[in-house]
Amino acid sequence: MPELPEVETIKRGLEILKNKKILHIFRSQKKFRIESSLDLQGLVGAKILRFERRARYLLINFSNKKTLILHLGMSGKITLVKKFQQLKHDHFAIEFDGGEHLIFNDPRRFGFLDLVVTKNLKNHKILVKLGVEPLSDEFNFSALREKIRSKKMNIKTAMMDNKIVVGVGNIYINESLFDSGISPLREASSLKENEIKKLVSSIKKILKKAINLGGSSISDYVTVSGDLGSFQNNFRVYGRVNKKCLRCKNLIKKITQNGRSSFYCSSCQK
DNA sequence: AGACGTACCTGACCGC
DNA sequence: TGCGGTCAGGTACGTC
Repeated sequence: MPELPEVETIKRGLEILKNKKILHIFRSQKKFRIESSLDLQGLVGAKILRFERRARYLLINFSNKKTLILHLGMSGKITLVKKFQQLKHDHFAIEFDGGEHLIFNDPRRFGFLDLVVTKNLKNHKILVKLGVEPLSDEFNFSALREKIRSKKMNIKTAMMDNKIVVGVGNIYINESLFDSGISPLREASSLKENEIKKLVSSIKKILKKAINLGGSSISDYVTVSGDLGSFQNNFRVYGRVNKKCLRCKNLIKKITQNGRSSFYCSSCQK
């Protein structure tokens, strides 16, 4: 799935739909992993006012005072096409005046879909639990130090916890830990001041670079126009098991932590 | 409360 | 060609 840079790229690509009116909505029979009963058809006739992103949730704000909350799960894709021909795993399509169609395709259906009254958005039970945005000023040295002060879990798992910081998924935490020279095996609470500072700046640096490159395309992910992102060409550890470390030539290791693959250099990352 | 494991689902890939 | 096993960008929920 898309991590933060991919969702941000999608959000930016959708801006051309701003102020467009919904003419028609197609919805498949299949349910997403989590889905409340929602009346998508009620959106017909409404205009898109703006797009927002919170963590990896895309928020589409409509003129009828409703907001659609979308999560792409592991394999979700949003594309814009002129003509809609339903393909396998297309779960809904929105037709706008002017002829654009927004298509949501998600083979694994780990995605999430909900439609809420905009003024209640802030209290949504999922959004209300989320931690700070990694690219905001609230994600900083003192905030992170406080969050991990008593964490016994490893630093990698801790940084993927949405209550600590949102949007940092498996690719970008692997890359950020490599960049900061910190082993994914370290107990979170053991990080020194300078290490916490370095980790915060590495995460921000890498996420920004990935956004600039349109995200990372491994297999599923494409931008709304169907293009590939290119940050995958900048991976320094992710997916590079048994290849030479780009810093010291040792071999990159792969281990499993909390059920997810971790890649690291045991010589550069202490 | 915190730390785990597990479930949700399809498809790609690998070894036999 | 086919089959079974493993893995994949995430997150909610159950259990200890």
